[in-house]
Amino acid sequence: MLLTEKAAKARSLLSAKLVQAGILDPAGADVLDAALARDVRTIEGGMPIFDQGERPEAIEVIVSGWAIRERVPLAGGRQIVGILCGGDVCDFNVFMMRSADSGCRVVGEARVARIGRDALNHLNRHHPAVGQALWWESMTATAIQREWSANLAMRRAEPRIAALLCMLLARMCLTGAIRKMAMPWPFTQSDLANACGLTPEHCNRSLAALRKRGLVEIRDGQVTIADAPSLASYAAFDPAALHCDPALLPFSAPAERDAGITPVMLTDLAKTG
Amino acid sequence: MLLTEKAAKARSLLSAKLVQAGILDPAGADVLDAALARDVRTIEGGMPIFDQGERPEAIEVIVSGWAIRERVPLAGGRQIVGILCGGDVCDFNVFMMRSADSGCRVVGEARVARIGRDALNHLNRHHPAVGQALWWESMTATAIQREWSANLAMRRAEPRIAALLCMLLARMCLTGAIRKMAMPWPFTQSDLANACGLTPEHCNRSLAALRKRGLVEIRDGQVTIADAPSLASYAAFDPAALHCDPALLPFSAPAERDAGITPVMLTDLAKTG
DNA sequence: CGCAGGGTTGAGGAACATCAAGACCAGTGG
DNA sequence: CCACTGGTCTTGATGTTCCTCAACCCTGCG
Repeated sequence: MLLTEKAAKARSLLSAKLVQAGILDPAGADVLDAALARDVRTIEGGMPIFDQGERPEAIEVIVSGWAIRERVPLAGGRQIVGILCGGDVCDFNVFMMRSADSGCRVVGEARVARIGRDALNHLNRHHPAVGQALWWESMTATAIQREWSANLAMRRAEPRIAALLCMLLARMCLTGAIRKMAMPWPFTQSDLANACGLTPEHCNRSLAALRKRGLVEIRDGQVTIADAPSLASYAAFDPAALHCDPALLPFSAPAERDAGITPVMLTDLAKTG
Repeated sequence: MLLTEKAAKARSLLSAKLVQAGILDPAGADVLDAALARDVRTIEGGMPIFDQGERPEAIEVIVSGWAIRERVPLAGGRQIVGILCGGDVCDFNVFMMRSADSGCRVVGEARVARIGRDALNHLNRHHPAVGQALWWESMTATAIQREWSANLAMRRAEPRIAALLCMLLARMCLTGAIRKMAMPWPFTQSDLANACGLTPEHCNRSLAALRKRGLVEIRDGQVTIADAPSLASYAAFDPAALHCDPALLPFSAPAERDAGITPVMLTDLAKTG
């Protein structure tokens, strides 16, 4: 029900997402999957997929598992600027032979497929639809990054964390990687805090508060969201950046449609008017 | 001195930037400029270039002036997620016939060039180098967006504002639009506050503090930066996201190179370790 | 057993938001 | 000319959010 028929075949998460979005037809998806299957390696947690400043010779795609995108600031430390899940493309800089402005690092464990530049050129020439689809994916990634920025700028700690989780849940739903309202969660609270621009302590307290509200439960390497519509409503989360049919996402409240009940908690949580 | 010879010709800011970056050769720049010159309109302050949700039929390029990129959150109001200056491309979604996840709105006054889809296709077919260059521009925009996110997540109010100004100054330098350390500044303090995720009042106080430090002065529609290296050092600003020769930017301190003086104020301003 | 890494909790202070009010200025209509 | 507006900038007082520092617990592991 969260996944339409045409994307239900056994496909890579990336091509499933692109088919789902109506960008790629099944034939193109098969071509992409063949290219993705050629060179897959397993990378353990903490290992970089590529480092900031590297000049990638291939495009890297997360087949399964998780990774973070991070920048190393001049002042030291690191800053997480994105989270990558199965079906995400790590970097599009290959196409320009450009060095990476940020690095990608596996969290937990991940399988990563690599498509070399030659294969990419071949793909672009003989299957332009696949190249187009990667364009689309690139622009979706940019839109998600803008959403990430907006989240940091306009929400306070609790709804900020909630919105980040909503976005991840939504992205996972689009690939069809999950069917119930639970995600694997290999990240530490420090990772989440860094991503949200919070201290680990405050992130911990905010998570406790979210748990007390009955919205989010993180335990045993899984985040479970009992009531996704409530969480989305609490965070005032808008999946528009994903450019997908809202019906594919688990955020539309059935009660809202059936009985005309208006969602609560939408206001008074914004950081600025 | 801030602009190399080959980019010094009378060109659009966009092509000047691309030539400067070594992505486009003069011949390609001429082709791009011809396309840009065909349909230029002047848009007054407050008017949208396109709205969130629109399905653009053309690519819009800022010829001169300023604009903001904004999202309308479900909770109401608006959230600025980017600032566009001369030489920036507003949206790449045309290529995919995709609706815009965020709107663009002119601030002050701007001249905006439009390249329709047909002209773009023609350009891509007959001058692939220009298409490549637009790819590059798209990826630079994404890198800048990641920097924007990192800025919001890791810096506190004062260095956050400082870093935002550094980034804008750097981008303007790359187009050759400015030669002294001053920028036109059509934005209100409320705009800046919104962009930085601050309240207008706190932004005002932080700006006063930056002025007291002798780093930034905003007056009469201009922001003047007396000592760009000091500002960059104070904000721990790293122009790496721009992928350009640091020598093109005004941030390298001469004193640092000549006398080996180490920059101060780099530490103790980070938000999180 | 000791140890390290993550999670949790508490106390105190700094950073930031909120509310309120006033100054200044351009425009505008009397 | 004036008063009157609306917008922006500015300043002050007060409260909340969040950071900082400092523990402590728990678990897995050598």
